[in-house]
Amino acid sequence: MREGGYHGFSFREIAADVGIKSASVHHHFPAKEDLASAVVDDYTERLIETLGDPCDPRQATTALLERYVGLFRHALIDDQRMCLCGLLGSETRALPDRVGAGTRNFFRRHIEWLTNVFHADASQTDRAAAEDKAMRFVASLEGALLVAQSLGDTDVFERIVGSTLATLDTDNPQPN
Amino acid sequence: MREGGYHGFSFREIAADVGIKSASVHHHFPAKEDLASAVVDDYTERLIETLGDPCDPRQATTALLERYVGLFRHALIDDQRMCLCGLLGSETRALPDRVGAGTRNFFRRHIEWLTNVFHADASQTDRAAAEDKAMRFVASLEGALLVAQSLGDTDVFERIVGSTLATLDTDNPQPN
DNA sequence: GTCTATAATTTGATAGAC
DNA sequence: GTCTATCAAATTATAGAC
Repeated sequence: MREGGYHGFSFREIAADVGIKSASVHHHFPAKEDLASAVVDDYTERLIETLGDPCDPRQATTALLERYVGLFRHALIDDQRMCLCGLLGSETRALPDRVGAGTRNFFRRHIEWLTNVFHADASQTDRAAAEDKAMRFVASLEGALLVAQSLGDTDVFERIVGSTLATLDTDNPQPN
Repeated sequence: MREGGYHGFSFREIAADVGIKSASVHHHFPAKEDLASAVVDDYTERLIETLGDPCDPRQATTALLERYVGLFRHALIDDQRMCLCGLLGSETRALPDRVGAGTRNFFRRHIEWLTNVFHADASQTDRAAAEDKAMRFVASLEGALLVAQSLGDTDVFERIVGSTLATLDTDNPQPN
């Protein structure tokens, strides 16, 4: 799903990877929408859990943002794949309802997490402005991943991320 | 292709839209890769042609960038679809060779155009820095499109674009 | 929970008439 | 350039045995 999107994988493919038959996959996920929806929800929960508390006072803003960038860097370098919801998000109009809803939830959660990070920063008291930054940041990272993957050049990702981080103008409080 | 990606459309679907049979489509494009590759190349040429000369001294930097933003706004608002190469770029690893190459060419051309715009701006003499901005800008727009489409909220696109433009710090020379 | 078997449909693609 | 007809393979999905 992270390579070819919703229409780019099949029950037989998954079954072969797991080492069972496609009918057995259908036992766990009756329809394709069920499977994709479960994968998206699991993906979202895993990532949000990895990110941790966005308001942790022991973490500097830059450290939290670096952790966030690390998610995308990992997708590009280690997985050599797109962000699942980045790909599905671009396919929104061709997605079954629950899969589209799961993807929407992914972005809501990420924007919420980033908004909290920016809002907690000493330099940012306006929550709407923090949300603007959050939207811009997640969009930049999804875009950076997409463009770097298309160009087959991980350095493109680093250049975009570096350039973006330089625009954020956050405070850098030392951890306690 | 702009809704479901490379695996999200069929010869029969296209044939029905055009009002002919799928065998007739195969007469023009023997294989699916041929068709998709031709569409991507045509899409790229059209957009670059619409953008015009990035070094036109009669155009202010902000006017050129607004024209560029207009491409993506049109995709989101009027077409209600993703950028073709934004979607395909995220599917890179599942694409036939020539389609992947066409998508790569799309981003090379766009970065080149934007680099020229930023480099021509009075405030920017370093070409590498202009290229950094160019990569960041195209990534932000692809990401903004993707996230706004997924959230089903065009205002998200405008907020991200506004926030991004505010970080570019270009000169605003008056047209002659 | 996994299997075999299979249904019903769709897919990319070709042959050959007009 | 379009058509009918067709192929071989793949697709999602189900029924029922073990």
